[in-house]
Amino acid sequence: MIITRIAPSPTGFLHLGTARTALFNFLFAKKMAGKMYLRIEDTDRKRSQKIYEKDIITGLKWLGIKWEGDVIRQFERRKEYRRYIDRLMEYGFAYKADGAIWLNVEAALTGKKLSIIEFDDLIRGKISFPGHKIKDFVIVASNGSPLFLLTNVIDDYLMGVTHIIRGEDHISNTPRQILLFKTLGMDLPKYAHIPLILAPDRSKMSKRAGAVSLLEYRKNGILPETLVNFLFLLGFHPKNDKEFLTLSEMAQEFDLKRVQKAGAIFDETKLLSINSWYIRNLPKDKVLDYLKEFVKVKISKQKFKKYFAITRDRMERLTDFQDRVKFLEKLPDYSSELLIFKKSTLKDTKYALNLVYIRLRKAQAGAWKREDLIKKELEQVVAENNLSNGDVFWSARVALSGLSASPQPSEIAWALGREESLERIKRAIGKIIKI
RNA sequence: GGCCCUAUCGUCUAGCCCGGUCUAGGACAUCAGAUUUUCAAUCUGAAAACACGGGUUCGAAUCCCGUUGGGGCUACCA
Repeated sequence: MIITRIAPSPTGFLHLGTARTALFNFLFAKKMAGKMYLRIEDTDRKRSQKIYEKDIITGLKWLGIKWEGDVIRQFERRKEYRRYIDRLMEYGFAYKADGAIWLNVEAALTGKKLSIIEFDDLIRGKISFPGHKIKDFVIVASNGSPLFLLTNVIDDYLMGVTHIIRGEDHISNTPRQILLFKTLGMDLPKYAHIPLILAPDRSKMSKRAGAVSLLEYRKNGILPETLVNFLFLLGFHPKNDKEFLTLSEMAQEFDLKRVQKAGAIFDETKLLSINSWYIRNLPKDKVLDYLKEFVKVKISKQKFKKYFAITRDRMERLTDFQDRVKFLEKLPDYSSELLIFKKSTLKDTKYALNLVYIRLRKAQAGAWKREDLIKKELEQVVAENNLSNGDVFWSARVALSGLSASPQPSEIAWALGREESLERIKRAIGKIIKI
């Protein structure tokens, strides 16, 4: 049975790197019909905080990354570590100095043929370190806390972890951990070190000042489907060039051998393009559900749906909705000149607007229920009066929206309804006769 | 500095392991055009890369060595 784990320390918010490591562990376990555990590495009592732990758990859940069983916390397991520490001391593999407990590397190395410590990384192949470069290191701090290098190894053993998939920044920890495994007489897990996510300046993303919680992306109108898909593509490439995948499809495609070796720069533009794709292509009800959180103004359910229908193609983030929809709730001020299409004239515009008004006022109630029927009405105005599309559609659009860029006039009219639409056109006519 | 990892378009990457089919493919971004109303969406097209130098070979993006660049670690953090 394949067992993986994700082992974040609650000393900061969940960031992209941890999220991607979690994703890869999750996908690998899923693909291999194995399990993934979540282990909170909170041995550093000073820096560990509950709010970070909560942030990490909420973030992973939001992404749809699921782990086996309960959350495991290292602080609750501190008695386990004691046994192994005692054993190391007893056999002379560890010693006390300056109040801390150190691993005696020379003693640990003896008889283990470790002049070169080598392991076969599932992503990078053979990696080797000269054994003599390893210096004694602290395994228990002077305040009594067992440290990462040690607890990480003990827990991976105790939990039966078979595959350690973690960030590249841990490569240099690996020889010391292998030494620990061997000294404690434990079997070695397999390692796979994934590349780091880099900021646009090529530095380690999580290191960057102001690295915020992954949940900030949720707050900023990014869908979880987007983020997971984006993270997946950062350092991995499915065989068939497929760009948009569900979690199950990702697991299906996942293969450690295809994971990239070099660091990847985080590109927000790509994130946004994926996001707008998901806004447009996910089932409507699902997007509507996500969108609910972002609607601050009080509008009826019916209006909400209509507004969504005509702005959906124009959103990059869910947070765009409010702005895109403002003009529907309240007609913005606009200059009368805006009503005149660049290839049209004052006279034609006046004429067109009047005709549009008359036509729409006479339109049957049924026509207002369908956007395409309203569009037909407008097209009739063009056809029957020797006007251009620009004369009619531009002026109607501006009359209805007050904007130079907006959805189509028929869409706006449909979303606005008969009363408000006619009112707005009437107002436009009032404006234009004053020119 | 030491140790380790790494190197294809601006960015994410395919191809590399098993050299020829690569005049190097896709996506995002950019630019142009179409959709004869704006914006978006959509469609079409363009520009854009094998870091460099040596080998090996009939032949190298693909194998080897070196150089250079980038990154990580170098804590009684994880």
